[in-house]
Amino acid sequence: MTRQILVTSALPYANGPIHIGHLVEYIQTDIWVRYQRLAGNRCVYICADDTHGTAIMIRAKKEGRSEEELIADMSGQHQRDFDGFHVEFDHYGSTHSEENRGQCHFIWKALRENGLVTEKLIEQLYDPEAETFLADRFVRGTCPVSGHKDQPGDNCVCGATYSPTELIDPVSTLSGATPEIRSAVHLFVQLEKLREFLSDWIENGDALQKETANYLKGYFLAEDKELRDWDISRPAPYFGFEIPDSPGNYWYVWFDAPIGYISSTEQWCKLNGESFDDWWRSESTEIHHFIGKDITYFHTLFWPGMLHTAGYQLPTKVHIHGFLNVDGEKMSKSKGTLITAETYLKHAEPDFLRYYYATKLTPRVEDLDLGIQEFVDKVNSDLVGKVVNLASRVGKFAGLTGLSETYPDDGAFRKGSRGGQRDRTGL
RNA sequence: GGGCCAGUAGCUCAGUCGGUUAGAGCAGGGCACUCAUAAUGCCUUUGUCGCGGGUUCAAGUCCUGCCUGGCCUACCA
Repeated sequence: MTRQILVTSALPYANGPIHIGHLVEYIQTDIWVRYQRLAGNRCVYICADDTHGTAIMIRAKKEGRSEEELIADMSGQHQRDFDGFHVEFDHYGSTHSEENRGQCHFIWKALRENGLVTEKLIEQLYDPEAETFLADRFVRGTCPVSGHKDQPGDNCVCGATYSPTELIDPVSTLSGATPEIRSAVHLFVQLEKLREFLSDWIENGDALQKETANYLKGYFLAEDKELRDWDISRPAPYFGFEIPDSPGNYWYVWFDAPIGYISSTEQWCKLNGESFDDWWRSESTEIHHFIGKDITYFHTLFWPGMLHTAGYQLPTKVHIHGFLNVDGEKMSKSKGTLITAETYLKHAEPDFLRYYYATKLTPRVEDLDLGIQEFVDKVNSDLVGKVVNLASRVGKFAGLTGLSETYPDDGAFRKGSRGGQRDRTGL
Protein backbone atom coordinates (compact mmCIF):
# COMPACT_ATOMS: atom_id res chain seq x y z
CA MET A 1 0.00 0.00 0.00
CA THR A 2 1.27 3.44 -0.85
CA ARG A 3 1.94 5.48 2.24
CA GLN A 4 1.25 9.20 2.37
CA ILE A 5 4.02 10.89 4.32
CA LEU A 6 4.61 14.48 5.44
CA VAL A 7 8.22 15.14 6.37
CA THR A 8 9.82 18.14 8.04
CA SER A 9 13.26 19.24 9.10
CA ALA A 10 13.67 21.74 11.93
CA LEU A 11 13.16 25.30 10.82
CA PRO A 12 16.54 27.05 10.65
CA TYR A 13 16.72 30.26 12.64
CA ALA A 14 17.01 33.40 10.56
CA ASN A 15 19.82 34.75 12.69
CA GLY A 16 22.66 32.76 11.22
CA PRO A 17 24.01 31.00 8.16
CA ILE A 18 23.64 27.30 7.48
CA HIS A 19 26.75 25.33 8.42
CA ILE A 20 27.86 21.73 8.04
CA GLY A 21 26.34 20.87 11.41
CA HIS A 22 22.87 21.91 10.28
CA LEU A 23 23.40 19.99 7.08
CA VAL A 24 23.53 16.65 8.88
CA GLU A 25 19.81 17.00 9.46
CA TYR A 26 18.77 18.36 6.08
CA ILE A 27 20.85 15.80 4.21
CA GLN A 28 19.56 13.01 6.43
CA THR A 29 15.99 14.09 5.83
CA ASP A 30 16.47 14.61 2.12
CA ILE A 31 17.94 11.13 1.73
CA TRP A 32 15.06 9.66 3.72
CA VAL A 33 12.53 11.46 1.53
CA ARG A 34 14.20 10.31 -1.67
CA TYR A 35 14.23 6.78 -0.33
CA GLN A 36 10.50 6.86 0.42
CA ARG A 37 9.80 8.06 -3.10
CA LEU A 38 11.93 5.34 -4.64
CA ALA A 39 9.98 2.87 -2.54
CA GLY A 40 6.83 4.16 -4.20
CA ASN A 41 5.41 6.23 -1.36
CA ARG A 42 3.89 9.68 -1.62
CA CYS A 43 6.18 11.93 0.33
CA VAL A 44 6.12 15.71 0.77
CA TYR A 45 9.07 17.54 2.34
CA ILE A 46 8.24 20.81 4.09
CA CYS A 47 10.46 23.38 5.75
CA ALA A 48 10.57 27.12 6.48
CA ASP A 49 12.66 29.81 8.09
CA ASP A 50 12.12 30.48 11.79
CA THR A 51 12.08 34.24 11.90
CA HIS A 52 10.86 35.65 15.20
CA GLY A 53 12.41 36.55 18.52
CA THR A 54 14.65 38.97 20.33
CA ALA A 55 17.81 37.96 18.50
CA ILE A 56 16.32 38.96 15.16
CA MET A 57 15.00 42.21 16.54
CA ILE A 58 18.37 43.17 18.05
CA ARG A 59 20.27 42.29 14.92
CA ALA A 60 17.98 44.18 12.60
CA LYS A 61 18.32 47.21 14.81
CA LYS A 62 22.08 46.92 14.80
CA GLU A 63 22.17 46.64 11.04
CA GLY A 64 19.82 49.55 10.64
CA ARG A 65 17.16 47.78 8.65
CA SER A 66 13.74 46.29 9.23
CA GLU A 67 13.26 42.78 10.54
CA GLU A 68 11.38 41.96 7.35
CA GLU A 69 14.37 42.91 5.25
CA LEU A 70 16.71 40.88 7.40
CA ILE A 71 14.64 37.70 7.36
CA ALA A 72 13.99 37.95 3.63
CA ASP A 73 17.72 38.20 3.11
CA MET A 74 18.46 35.23 5.37
CA SER A 75 15.73 33.10 3.86
CA GLY A 76 17.29 33.67 0.47
CA GLN A 77 20.69 32.64 1.76
CA HIS A 78 19.34 29.55 3.46
CA GLN A 79 17.51 28.38 0.37
CA ARG A 80 20.53 29.03 -1.80
CA ASP A 81 22.64 26.88 0.56
CA PHE A 82 20.13 24.03 0.69
CA ASP A 83 19.85 24.14 -3.06
CA GLY A 84 23.63 23.98 -3.27
CA PHE A 85 23.54 20.72 -1.32
CA HIS A 86 20.70 19.30 -3.42
CA VAL A 87 18.24 19.35 -0.54
CA GLU A 88 14.93 19.49 -2.34
CA PHE A 89 11.99 20.81 -0.37
CA ASP A 90 8.52 20.70 -1.78
CA HIS A 91 7.91 23.98 -0.06
CA TYR A 92 10.02 26.41 1.92
CA GLY A 93 7.96 28.94 3.86
CA SER A 94 8.45 31.34 6.72
CA THR A 95 7.01 31.66 10.19
CA HIS A 96 6.45 35.32 9.39
CA SER A 97 3.50 34.64 7.13
CA GLU A 98 -0.23 35.24 7.29
CA GLU A 99 -0.84 31.48 7.20
CA ASN A 100 1.32 31.09 10.28
CA ARG A 101 -0.43 33.92 12.07
CA GLY A 102 -3.74 32.25 11.29
CA GLN A 103 -2.58 28.87 12.59
CA CYS A 104 -1.22 30.49 15.75
CA HIS A 105 -4.60 32.12 16.36
CA PHE A 106 -6.35 28.83 15.79
CA ILE A 107 -4.17 26.81 18.14
CA TRP A 108 -4.21 29.56 20.74
CA LYS A 109 -7.97 29.62 20.71
CA ALA A 110 -8.02 25.90 21.35
CA LEU A 111 -5.61 26.25 24.27
CA ARG A 112 -7.81 29.00 25.75
CA GLU A 113 -10.99 27.04 25.27
CA ASN A 114 -9.48 24.06 27.00
CA GLY A 115 -8.58 26.16 30.00
CA LEU A 116 -4.84 25.62 29.61
CA VAL A 117 -3.75 29.26 29.68
CA THR A 118 -2.89 31.13 32.82
CA GLU A 119 -1.23 34.45 33.68
CA LYS A 120 1.55 35.27 36.12
CA LEU A 121 3.53 38.34 37.03
CA ILE A 122 7.17 37.71 36.20
CA GLU A 123 10.19 39.63 37.39
CA GLN A 124 12.77 39.88 34.69
CA LEU A 125 15.86 41.89 33.91
CA TYR A 126 15.27 44.77 31.54
CA ASP A 127 17.89 46.57 29.49
CA PRO A 128 17.01 50.28 29.64
CA GLU A 129 19.34 51.14 26.76
CA ALA A 130 18.27 48.46 24.34
CA GLU A 131 14.73 48.91 25.67
CA THR A 132 14.01 45.24 25.89
CA PHE A 133 13.64 42.43 28.39
CA LEU A 134 16.63 40.16 28.55
CA ALA A 135 16.57 36.40 28.07
CA ASP A 136 18.94 34.54 30.40
CA ARG A 137 21.63 34.25 27.81
CA PHE A 138 21.78 38.00 27.23
CA VAL A 139 22.94 38.61 30.79
CA ARG A 140 26.32 37.94 32.39
CA GLY A 141 27.55 38.68 35.87
CA THR A 142 29.13 37.38 39.04
CA CYS A 143 27.89 34.05 40.38
CA PRO A 144 25.93 34.53 43.62
CA VAL A 145 27.15 31.18 44.91
CA SER A 146 30.83 30.91 44.13
CA GLY A 147 31.73 34.45 43.11
CA HIS A 148 33.05 33.51 39.66
CA LYS A 149 33.01 36.57 37.42
CA ASP A 150 31.49 36.93 33.96
CA GLN A 151 29.14 33.95 34.17
CA PRO A 152 26.02 33.31 32.05
CA GLY A 153 22.62 34.38 33.35
CA ASP A 154 21.40 31.02 34.57
CA ASN A 155 24.35 28.88 35.59
CA CYS A 156 27.99 29.04 36.59
CA VAL A 157 31.12 26.97 35.96
CA CYS A 158 30.89 26.02 39.62
CA GLY A 159 27.74 24.08 38.82
CA ALA A 160 25.27 26.37 40.53
CA THR A 161 22.05 27.31 38.80
CA TYR A 162 20.12 30.45 39.61
CA SER A 163 17.91 33.10 38.16
CA PRO A 164 19.53 36.02 36.33
CA THR A 165 17.94 38.36 38.83
CA GLU A 166 20.21 36.84 41.50
CA LEU A 167 23.43 37.69 39.65
CA ILE A 168 25.80 40.13 41.31
CA ASP A 169 26.75 43.06 39.06
CA PRO A 170 24.71 41.89 36.08
CA VAL A 171 25.57 43.30 32.66
CA SER A 172 23.51 43.20 29.49
CA THR A 173 25.44 41.62 26.65
CA LEU A 174 23.36 43.65 24.23
CA SER A 175 24.36 47.12 25.33
CA GLY A 176 26.71 46.73 28.27
CA ALA A 177 24.18 48.56 30.42
CA THR A 178 23.24 47.51 33.91
CA PRO A 179 19.85 45.84 33.69
CA GLU A 180 17.04 46.71 36.06
CA ILE A 181 14.40 44.42 37.43
CA ARG A 182 10.97 45.01 35.98
CA SER A 183 7.89 42.94 36.22
CA ALA A 184 5.48 42.06 33.47
CA VAL A 185 2.58 39.74 32.92
CA HIS A 186 3.39 36.55 31.05
CA LEU A 187 1.04 33.93 29.70
CA PHE A 188 1.63 30.28 30.44
CA VAL A 189 0.41 26.98 29.11
CA GLN A 190 -0.34 24.55 31.92
CA LEU A 191 1.32 21.43 30.66
CA GLU A 192 0.59 19.52 33.83
CA LYS A 193 -3.03 19.35 32.74
CA LEU A 194 -1.87 17.39 29.69
CA ARG A 195 0.21 14.95 31.70
CA GLU A 196 -2.04 11.98 31.17
CA PHE A 197 -2.14 12.48 27.43
CA LEU A 198 1.62 13.10 27.19
CA SER A 199 2.55 10.11 29.33
CA ASP A 200 0.41 7.88 27.20
CA TRP A 201 1.77 9.25 23.95
CA ILE A 202 5.37 8.95 25.11
CA GLU A 203 5.15 5.56 26.76
CA ASN A 204 2.67 3.69 24.68
CA GLY A 205 3.22 5.30 21.32
CA ASP A 206 5.79 4.44 18.74
CA ALA A 207 6.81 7.99 17.91
CA LEU A 208 10.03 8.22 19.90
CA GLN A 209 13.33 6.45 20.03
CA LYS A 210 13.55 4.40 23.18
CA GLU A 211 16.27 6.50 24.73
CA THR A 212 14.22 9.63 24.19
CA ALA A 213 11.13 8.12 25.79
CA ASN A 214 13.30 7.10 28.76
CA TYR A 215 14.73 10.56 29.05
CA LEU A 216 11.30 12.20 29.09
CA LYS A 217 9.85 9.63 31.43
CA GLY A 218 12.72 9.87 33.85
CA TYR A 219 13.06 13.59 33.90
CA PHE A 220 9.92 15.46 32.90
CA LEU A 221 7.30 12.91 33.76
CA ALA A 222 8.83 11.67 36.97
CA GLU A 223 6.09 10.85 39.47
CA ASP A 224 7.28 13.22 42.14
CA LYS A 225 7.41 16.20 39.80
CA GLU A 226 4.92 18.43 38.12
CA LEU A 227 5.31 19.62 34.59
CA ARG A 228 6.11 23.28 34.86
CA ASP A 229 3.93 25.86 33.20
CA TRP A 230 5.37 26.86 29.86
CA ASP A 231 6.00 30.59 29.47
CA ILE A 232 4.86 31.37 25.94
CA SER A 233 4.57 35.14 25.87
CA ARG A 234 6.98 38.05 25.75
CA PRO A 235 6.08 41.68 26.39
CA ALA A 236 6.62 44.31 23.71
CA PRO A 237 8.90 45.17 22.07
CA TYR A 238 9.23 41.79 20.42
CA PHE A 239 9.44 40.74 16.78
CA GLY A 240 6.64 38.25 16.30
CA PHE A 241 2.87 37.98 16.40
CA GLU A 242 0.87 39.90 18.95
CA ILE A 243 -1.43 37.72 21.03
CA PRO A 244 -4.96 38.66 19.96
CA ASP A 245 -6.60 38.59 23.38
CA SER A 246 -3.61 39.98 25.26
CA PRO A 247 -2.52 43.26 23.66
CA GLY A 248 1.08 44.23 24.20
CA ASN A 249 2.14 40.59 24.53
CA TYR A 250 3.67 38.50 21.79
CA TRP A 251 3.98 34.78 21.32
CA TYR A 252 7.38 33.51 22.29
CA VAL A 253 9.27 32.34 19.22
CA TRP A 254 9.02 28.69 20.30
CA PHE A 255 5.25 28.90 20.19
CA ASP A 256 5.01 29.92 16.57
CA ALA A 257 8.09 28.12 15.26
CA PRO A 258 6.74 24.56 15.10
CA ILE A 259 3.40 25.89 13.94
CA GLY A 260 5.44 26.84 10.89
CA TYR A 261 5.36 23.16 9.92
CA ILE A 262 1.61 23.42 9.61
CA SER A 263 1.43 26.81 7.95
CA SER A 264 4.13 25.97 5.46
CA THR A 265 2.18 22.85 4.53
CA GLU A 266 -0.90 25.03 4.17
CA GLN A 267 0.95 27.23 1.69
CA TRP A 268 2.08 24.20 -0.25
CA CYS A 269 -1.50 22.94 -0.36
CA LYS A 270 -2.75 26.23 -1.77
CA LEU A 271 -0.07 26.28 -4.43
CA ASN A 272 -0.71 22.69 -5.47
CA GLY A 273 -4.45 22.35 -5.14
CA GLU A 274 -4.16 19.92 -2.27
CA SER A 275 -6.57 19.53 0.61
CA PHE A 276 -5.01 20.77 3.84
CA ASP A 277 -7.07 18.40 5.95
CA ASP A 278 -5.64 15.47 4.02
CA TRP A 279 -2.25 16.30 5.48
CA TRP A 280 -2.82 17.47 9.04
CA ARG A 281 -6.19 16.04 9.94
CA SER A 282 -6.01 12.64 8.35
CA GLU A 283 -5.16 9.49 10.22
CA SER A 284 -3.86 7.88 7.08
CA THR A 285 -1.13 10.49 6.65
CA GLU A 286 2.11 9.91 8.48
CA ILE A 287 3.94 12.91 9.93
CA HIS A 288 7.69 12.61 10.43
CA HIS A 289 9.79 15.30 12.08
CA PHE A 290 13.58 15.33 11.90
CA ILE A 291 15.23 17.39 14.63
CA GLY A 292 18.42 17.74 16.65
CA LYS A 293 18.65 16.59 20.23
CA ASP A 294 18.85 20.17 21.51
CA ILE A 295 15.19 20.80 20.78
CA THR A 296 13.84 17.47 21.95
CA TYR A 297 11.41 18.66 24.61
CA PHE A 298 9.88 21.30 22.40
CA HIS A 299 8.93 18.58 19.96
CA THR A 300 8.03 15.87 22.43
CA LEU A 301 6.15 17.79 25.13
CA PHE A 302 4.93 21.21 23.99
CA TRP A 303 4.36 20.30 20.39
CA PRO A 304 2.25 17.16 20.83
CA GLY A 305 0.38 19.02 23.56
CA MET A 306 -0.48 21.82 21.17
CA LEU A 307 -1.44 19.49 18.33
CA HIS A 308 -3.56 17.33 20.58
CA THR A 309 -5.41 20.32 22.00
CA ALA A 310 -6.06 21.79 18.57
CA GLY A 311 -7.22 18.50 17.11
CA TYR A 312 -4.37 18.07 14.67
CA GLN A 313 -2.73 14.79 13.83
CA LEU A 314 0.17 13.86 16.10
CA PRO A 315 3.65 13.07 14.80
CA THR A 316 4.04 9.48 13.68
CA LYS A 317 7.74 9.67 14.46
CA VAL A 318 10.16 12.24 15.79
CA HIS A 319 13.59 11.34 14.45
CA ILE A 320 16.25 12.84 16.71
CA HIS A 321 19.89 13.06 15.78
CA GLY A 322 23.02 14.15 17.65
CA PHE A 323 25.41 16.97 16.94
CA LEU A 324 28.30 17.13 14.54
CA ASN A 325 31.84 17.08 15.83
CA VAL A 326 34.89 17.69 13.70
CA ASP A 327 37.91 15.50 14.41
CA GLY A 328 36.34 14.55 17.71
CA GLU A 329 35.80 18.08 18.95
CA LYS A 330 32.99 20.56 18.95
CA MET A 331 32.94 22.78 15.92
CA SER A 332 34.78 25.95 16.64
CA LYS A 333 35.16 29.21 14.83
CA SER A 334 38.68 29.78 16.05
CA LYS A 335 39.82 26.32 14.94
CA GLY A 336 38.20 26.85 11.57
CA THR A 337 35.98 23.80 11.93
CA LEU A 338 32.73 25.73 11.90
CA ILE A 339 32.38 25.59 8.16
CA THR A 340 29.42 27.29 6.57
CA ALA A 341 27.59 25.74 3.66
CA GLU A 342 28.72 28.62 1.51
CA THR A 343 32.39 28.12 2.36
CA TYR A 344 32.22 24.38 1.84
CA LEU A 345 30.71 24.77 -1.60
CA LYS A 346 33.55 27.00 -2.69
CA HIS A 347 35.96 24.14 -2.15
CA ALA A 348 34.24 20.80 -2.56
CA GLU A 349 31.35 18.94 -4.12
CA PRO A 350 28.12 18.75 -2.11
CA ASP A 351 27.80 15.05 -2.89
CA PHE A 352 31.03 14.33 -1.04
CA LEU A 353 29.44 15.51 2.18
CA ARG A 354 26.10 13.89 1.39
CA TYR A 355 27.83 10.57 0.84
CA TYR A 356 29.97 10.91 3.94
CA TYR A 357 27.01 11.70 6.18
CA ALA A 358 25.00 8.89 4.64
CA THR A 359 27.68 6.40 5.61
CA LYS A 360 27.89 7.65 9.18
CA LEU A 361 24.32 8.36 10.26
CA THR A 362 22.68 5.99 12.72
CA PRO A 363 19.16 5.77 14.15
CA ARG A 364 20.46 6.73 17.58
CA VAL A 365 20.61 10.09 19.28
CA GLU A 366 24.38 10.20 19.18
CA ASP A 367 26.91 12.68 17.93
CA LEU A 368 28.46 12.14 14.56
CA ASP A 369 32.15 12.73 14.04
CA LEU A 370 33.46 14.24 10.84
CA GLY A 371 37.05 13.06 10.63
CA ILE A 372 38.75 15.18 8.03
CA GLN A 373 41.21 12.49 6.96
CA GLU A 374 38.46 9.89 6.94
CA PHE A 375 36.34 12.20 4.83
CA VAL A 376 39.15 12.54 2.29
CA ASP A 377 39.77 8.78 2.27
CA LYS A 378 36.13 7.89 1.84
CA VAL A 379 35.67 10.31 -1.01
CA ASN A 380 38.82 9.16 -2.76
CA SER A 381 38.36 5.44 -2.40
CA ASP A 382 34.58 5.08 -2.49
CA LEU A 383 33.41 7.86 -4.74
CA VAL A 384 36.34 8.54 -7.03
CA GLY A 385 37.92 5.09 -6.95
CA LYS A 386 34.73 3.06 -7.19
CA VAL A 387 31.74 4.99 -8.46
CA VAL A 388 33.34 7.54 -10.76
CA ASN A 389 35.92 5.11 -12.02
CA LEU A 390 33.20 2.62 -12.85
CA ALA A 391 31.35 5.26 -14.85
CA SER A 392 34.53 6.19 -16.61
CA ARG A 393 35.28 2.56 -17.51
CA VAL A 394 31.80 1.95 -18.77
CA GLY A 395 31.90 5.12 -20.81
CA LYS A 396 35.17 4.23 -22.47
CA PHE A 397 34.14 0.64 -23.02
CA ALA A 398 30.77 1.58 -24.47
CA GLY A 399 32.42 4.13 -26.72
CA LEU A 400 34.70 1.47 -28.17
CA THR A 401 32.25 -1.38 -28.52
CA GLY A 402 28.96 0.43 -29.02
CA LEU A 403 25.70 -0.19 -27.25
CA SER A 404 22.82 -2.48 -28.03
CA GLU A 405 19.60 -0.78 -29.14
CA THR A 406 17.67 -2.28 -26.27
CA TYR A 407 18.48 -3.51 -22.82
CA PRO A 408 18.85 -7.27 -23.04
CA ASP A 409 16.41 -9.25 -20.98
CA ASP A 410 18.78 -10.86 -18.56
CA GLY A 411 16.07 -11.13 -15.95
CA ALA A 412 18.28 -10.07 -13.11
CA PHE A 413 18.17 -6.29 -13.20
CA ARG A 414 14.44 -5.72 -13.02
CA LYS A 415 13.94 -8.57 -10.64
CA GLY A 416 16.61 -7.15 -8.41
CA SER A 417 15.11 -3.69 -8.35
CA ARG A 418 11.68 -5.05 -7.50
CA GLY A 419 13.19 -7.16 -4.77
CA GLY A 420 14.84 -4.12 -3.27
CA GLN A 421 11.55 -2.36 -3.07
CA ARG A 422 9.82 -5.27 -1.42
CA ASP A 423 12.62 -5.71 0.99
CA ARG A 424 12.34 -2.28 2.51
CA THR A 425 12.25 -2.29 6.26
CA GLY A 426 9.68 -0.45 8.33
CA LEU A 427 11.54 2.83 8.12
C1' G B 1 24.23 14.41 42.64
C1' G B 2 20.49 11.97 39.38
C1' G B 3 19.42 9.89 34.57
C1' C B 4 20.46 8.01 29.62
C1' C B 5 23.72 6.04 25.86
C1' A B 6 28.09 3.85 24.34
C1' G B 7 32.85 0.89 24.86
C1' U B 8 33.59 -5.15 18.96
C1' A B 9 40.28 -5.48 14.17
C1' G B 10 45.19 0.36 13.41
C1' C B 11 40.46 3.77 11.97
C1' U B 12 34.91 4.23 11.29
C1' C B 13 31.24 1.06 12.45
C1' A B 14 27.46 -3.77 11.55
C1' G B 15 26.30 -7.76 14.60
C1' U B 16 17.98 -8.96 14.69
C1' C B 17 14.51 -13.78 19.22
C1' G B 18 21.43 -15.65 23.26
C1' G B 19 23.07 -20.76 19.02
C1' U B 20 28.28 -23.41 14.60
C1' U B 21 35.14 -21.12 12.97
C1' A B 22 32.69 -12.74 15.39
C1' G B 23 31.78 -9.37 10.14
C1' A B 24 32.15 -4.91 6.41
C1' G B 25 34.57 -0.59 4.46
C1' C B 26 39.11 1.99 4.86
C1' A B 27 44.25 1.40 6.13
C1' G B 28 48.46 -2.65 5.87
C1' G B 29 50.64 -7.04 2.88
C1' G B 30 50.79 -10.14 -1.77
C1' C B 31 49.45 -11.22 -6.80
C1' A B 32 47.09 -9.78 -11.33
C1' C B 33 45.08 -6.64 -14.95
C1' U B 34 44.48 -2.33 -18.63
C1' C B 35 38.07 -0.88 -20.63
C1' A B 36 39.51 2.77 -16.34
C1' U B 37 40.73 9.30 -13.07
C1' A B 38 47.81 9.00 -8.20
C1' A B 39 42.85 3.67 -10.73
C1' U B 40 40.67 -1.38 -10.69
C1' G B 41 40.15 -7.05 -9.69
C1' C B 42 41.46 -11.21 -6.69
C1' C B 43 43.77 -13.10 -2.35
C1' U B 44 45.44 -11.94 2.61
C1' U B 45 47.09 -10.41 8.20
C1' U B 46 44.94 -8.46 12.65
C1' G B 47 40.33 -9.15 17.69
C1' U B 48 41.63 -11.04 26.02
C1' C B 49 34.03 -8.43 21.68
C1' G B 50 36.12 -2.24 28.34
C1' C B 51 37.17 -5.28 33.26
C1' G B 52 35.33 -8.86 37.11
C1' G B 53 31.42 -11.98 38.68
C1' G B 54 26.69 -14.59 37.62
C1' U B 55 22.52 -17.20 34.75
C1' U B 56 22.65 -21.02 30.72
C1' C B 57 23.88 -27.03 27.31
C1' A B 58 25.48 -22.30 24.94
C1' A B 59 26.83 -15.07 26.24
C1' G B 60 29.58 -9.85 21.95
C1' U B 61 24.22 -10.74 22.86
C1' C B 62 20.78 -11.63 29.32
C1' C B 63 21.67 -10.09 34.93
C1' U B 64 25.03 -7.62 38.39
C1' G B 65 29.28 -4.66 40.14
C1' C B 66 33.18 -1.65 38.49
C1' C B 67 36.23 1.38 34.92
C1' U B 68 36.32 4.85 30.80
C1' G B 69 34.03 8.25 27.41
C1' G B 70 29.85 11.10 25.70
C1' C B 71 25.27 13.42 26.43
C1' C B 72 20.98 15.31 29.18
C1' U B 73 19.17 17.86 33.65
C1' A B 74 12.59 23.02 31.16
C1' C B 75 12.81 30.52 29.71
C1' C B 76 18.05 27.78 23.23
C1' A B 77 16.87 28.79 17.29
